[in-house]
Amino acid sequence: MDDLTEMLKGTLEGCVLEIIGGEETYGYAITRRLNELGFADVIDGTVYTILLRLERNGLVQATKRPSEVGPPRKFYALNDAGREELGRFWAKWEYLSSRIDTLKEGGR
Amino acid sequence: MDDLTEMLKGTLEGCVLEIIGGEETYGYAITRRLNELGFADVIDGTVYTILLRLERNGLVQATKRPSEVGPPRKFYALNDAGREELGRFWAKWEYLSSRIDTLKEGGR
DNA sequence: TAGTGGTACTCGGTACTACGAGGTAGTGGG
DNA sequence: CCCACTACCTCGTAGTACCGAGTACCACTA
Repeated sequence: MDDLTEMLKGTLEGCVLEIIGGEETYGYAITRRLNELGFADVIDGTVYTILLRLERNGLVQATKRPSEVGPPRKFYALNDAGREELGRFWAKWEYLSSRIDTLKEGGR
Repeated sequence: MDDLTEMLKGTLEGCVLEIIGGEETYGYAITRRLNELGFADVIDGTVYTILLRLERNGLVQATKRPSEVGPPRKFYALNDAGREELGRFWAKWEYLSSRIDTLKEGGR
């Protein structure tokens, strides 16, 4: 697939929120998950940037826990604000994708 | 609807291409069309920057024609490169939206 | 014991895009 | 004459994903 970079703007953060909402997890695993899901070119640096932003904006709670196979992991969980933001994200996505599909179908 | 600015990045240009592909038209009318279609907060300045970019990148051909109700209009039509780019845009959109929907459905 | 590969996070800088605010101009009505 | 509507352009800003480099911990092997 071509470069999706620009199209991912504004949606990738929501995807990360959704993944965290599914289960408490950490950056490295989130990157792997995204790659599996078809976001093949998303790299770890991007994910960590998003995670720090989410933390700074008070949408997640982070907890550092030791790992048996490497350095400690920083686990993230959604808080109430994060769940609200996730809801807003999906509402925006629904809205946008319906508009785009309308346009594609001939836009009446 | 909340602010869609970030989510529009990478898709708005494709929407403009699609509109031009439907019929030869001009900036002011494209802005109105987008607003009607639900992209309510898109302003003319944004559309003009996109149109100039499309022209610079050789995806459209522009023709200035006089108007009877105001200043001359700059009409845009897709060329071959523009039609190819439009095809790539829809392919990317299909890809992205299917991935996002997969994630939303529980992401297996 | 030194090296390699996989795991895990952070930071500084870059490129691209949409937006905001302002300016220029033509037409016609009160 | 002033104002509204039409129509286009421009400069600066903010936000986001990406890139590159750095740091560090662990396990395995030569």
